[in-house]
Amino acid sequence: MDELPTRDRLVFAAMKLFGEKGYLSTSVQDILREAGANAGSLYHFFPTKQDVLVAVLDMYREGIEPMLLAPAWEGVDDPIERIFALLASYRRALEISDCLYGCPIGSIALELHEPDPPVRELLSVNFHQWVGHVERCLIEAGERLPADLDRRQTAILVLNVMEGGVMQSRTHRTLDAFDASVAGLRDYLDRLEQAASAGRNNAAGGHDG
Amino acid sequence: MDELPTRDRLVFAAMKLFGEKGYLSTSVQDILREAGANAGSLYHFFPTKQDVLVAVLDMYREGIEPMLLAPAWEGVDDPIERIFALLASYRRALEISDCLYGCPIGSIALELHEPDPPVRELLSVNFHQWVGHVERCLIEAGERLPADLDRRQTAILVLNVMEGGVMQSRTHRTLDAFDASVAGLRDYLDRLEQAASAGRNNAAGGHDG
DNA sequence: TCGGCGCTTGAACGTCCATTCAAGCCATGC
DNA sequence: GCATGGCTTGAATGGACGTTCAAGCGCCGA
Repeated sequence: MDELPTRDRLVFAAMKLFGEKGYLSTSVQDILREAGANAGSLYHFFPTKQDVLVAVLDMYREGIEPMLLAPAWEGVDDPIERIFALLASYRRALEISDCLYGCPIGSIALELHEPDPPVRELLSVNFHQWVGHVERCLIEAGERLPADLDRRQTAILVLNVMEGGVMQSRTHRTLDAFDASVAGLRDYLDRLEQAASAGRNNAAGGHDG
Repeated sequence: MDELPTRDRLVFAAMKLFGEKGYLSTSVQDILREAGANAGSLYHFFPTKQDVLVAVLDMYREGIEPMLLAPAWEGVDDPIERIFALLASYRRALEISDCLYGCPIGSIALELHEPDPPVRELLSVNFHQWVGHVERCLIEAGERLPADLDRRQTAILVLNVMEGGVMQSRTHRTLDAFDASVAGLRDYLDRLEQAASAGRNNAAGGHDG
């Protein structure tokens, strides 16, 4: 029963608590209790509480691929379905936590109104990465989507759907809003696929304006 | 120069500060300083700080029509353009505050992970109202949109676009994400209008499946 | 003129918070 | 066997926080 090193226990404890209660509502004592450590240990590794947050955000950044995308995309090859599989993994988190646990990055982003530069930058990087992965799915969908579709713009919209769905579901304590958000996105992507398909047929028929 | 009554000054001060720095980061002292009042006065009107928040959320609930929608919709009659006019008013708030001030309801909703029932309910009501107004626009758009379109679902998506756009823009400190979100929504609604128009033409031509 | 009352004053209170620190532990290298 | 240095211990510190309260002010009806 080899315990993790103290530093890691602290970061994991903080990650859990920041996600559950938010950054401001989590005290250093909370982290220490959860990690089974003492104040001196924490301050041996981290100058301030904010540096713990930075370490947590760093871990999210590194973990997005192996911890979030890989499990969500297991057995899902279709690039468009991967987007909905990703959204489904957030739905699951909401479901098993009674609509309490959503996206920790989003919570922290809205909780800290004027975050210090290192924190803001890491939040920004995390969003960029997430959007980048969704954008790649949309690019991989190739000509199934309209050729002139701005795929980064659409990826940003997907992040909105997730974050907005989480926000509303947590507030209403029902999954309805999340499901409605995803259904709205599904309708949009369906229509994009139809338009692309129609566009290809027209092109094949030599029709132009 | 008749000052407002103390209770109102307190609520307005709290509204301003909660919007700027969030609920948890705003101290009672901050509110007192901003309102020019003393602790005893605040606690004469409100049992706790949380009751000030309740009063603020109540004021938002009452103010959504006269303070938010009316100015945003001045001179805009088209129901679909009203949706974009509403989004534009949030964009303006982001713009003049250097991407700091977004939607206070959304911030508080994510900041308080387990809000006490009265607070959660008021957040919920505020969201419902907002979605309801957008839904009414979509209903007023009538047959310009597909007959089978779920207009509440679409209204929820519009709220996502706003909240998600605000969240990303505040994090990146650029309006790009907000603009991309709105552009994505515009593309979706354009396609819905096209589909409805095509549907009407088919129906007029007596075409069926 | 006076009493009552809504409201104000601002110091004081206890709690909790992030952070510090002197002391100690223990594995390692000598 | 001993010194070194990374890590731990947990009590202490000072400040900020939400909240309380005894005292006072000033308006108004009697």
